[in-house]
Amino acid sequence: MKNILFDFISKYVSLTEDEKNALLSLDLFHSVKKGTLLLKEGQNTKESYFVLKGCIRTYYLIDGEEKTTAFYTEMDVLTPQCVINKAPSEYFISCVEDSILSISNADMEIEINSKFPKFDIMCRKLSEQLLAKQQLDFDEFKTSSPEQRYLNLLQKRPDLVQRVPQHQLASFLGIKPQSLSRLRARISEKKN
Amino acid sequence: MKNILFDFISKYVSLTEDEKNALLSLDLFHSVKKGTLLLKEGQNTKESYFVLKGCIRTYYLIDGEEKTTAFYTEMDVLTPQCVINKAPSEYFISCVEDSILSISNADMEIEINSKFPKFDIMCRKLSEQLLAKQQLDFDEFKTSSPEQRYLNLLQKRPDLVQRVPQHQLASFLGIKPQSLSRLRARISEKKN
DNA sequence: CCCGTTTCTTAACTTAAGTGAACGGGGTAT
DNA sequence: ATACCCCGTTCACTTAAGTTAAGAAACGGG
Repeated sequence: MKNILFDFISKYVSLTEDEKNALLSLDLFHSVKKGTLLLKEGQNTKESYFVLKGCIRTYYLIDGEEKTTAFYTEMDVLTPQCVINKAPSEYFISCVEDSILSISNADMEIEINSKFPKFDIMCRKLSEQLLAKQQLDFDEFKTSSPEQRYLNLLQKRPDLVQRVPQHQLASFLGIKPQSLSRLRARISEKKN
Repeated sequence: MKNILFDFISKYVSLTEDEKNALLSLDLFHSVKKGTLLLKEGQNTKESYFVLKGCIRTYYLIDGEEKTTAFYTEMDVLTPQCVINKAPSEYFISCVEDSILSISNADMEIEINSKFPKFDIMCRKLSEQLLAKQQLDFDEFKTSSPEQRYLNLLQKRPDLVQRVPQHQLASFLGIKPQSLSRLRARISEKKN
């Protein structure tokens, strides 16, 4: 499990054994059961999540309806916006599958960053890269129809379509479950 | 003009006179005429843009159609994704109004950052904050209809609706110009 | 000032998504 | 085994966005 974490980090900086041990001493790894709520609307966590195995999602509760806005799977990092702006969270974070997460909190990070400046560099690279990726995702969403978005998802994250409930996928695509169902039927019509 | 820049920076770090002078010596300020293309699809710039006055936009050219994905106005920063991932740009950057921009390039930034670590701190805070903002914008877009998105825009950036051509606004909202026109008519119907 | 272009609006028609309701399969609890 | 609930699908109907076309208004250059 820890190798997944180190593999991920090595994409950004290289670590000495000392630094690796410092990380391991932090007791980061946690098993989380499917359905667990990691964060509720209105709460104010300091925790960030790195998915080693499994899947978690963020969703808003609007007019009694869950609106899923993101899925995080293996090698994805989720820093809730409430950690950054210190306001109460506007969304929920829930565990889609039984998962293993690396959970770090802001105080720990400050401590580690001051001991090992390397992590600071990694954080900066990471947030720059996430920003760029996020922007591309947003642009793609804006410039395509629900059907195109679904087809794109099939290309880019085919696993998601399999492992995630359809109604969560639907709101992730910005539509209702019935529309997703219809849209899928339409597509398989075309193929024949 | 330079006060706008310093006001902006002071939101993140405080500068000494030395640091301010170092910045000013870089010859950052440029006037740009409406319609100028700052970056074309396929090009590979190293420049970042800070809008002191005016408005610039990013757009994709898809099937011969312009799809506007973002507007940047006073106090906004635009670092093209091609600066970060070093691949050719997938979009255009164009000047919506006669504008005054602070244009910096990546090499300059590296030099300045090494002399004044303070700027490095600012960059990190900035990209973290942009990431959080971008995420909220994306979530809002996903969870609302075109009409809601237009009404939200009226609340949050009323100036944009005035100063930007309707067909650019439409694609920014993810719809066609005709639909925006109709949607506006629908709204003003409701009011009466 | 005029002409051509671009931009915005309106309209009629097509297509797709939203809505409300019903059905059936799979799982769970009693 | 039965009753229940959750989920995905389907259907009929409503509503809104896409498409095509046309005309009016605003803009810019010569």
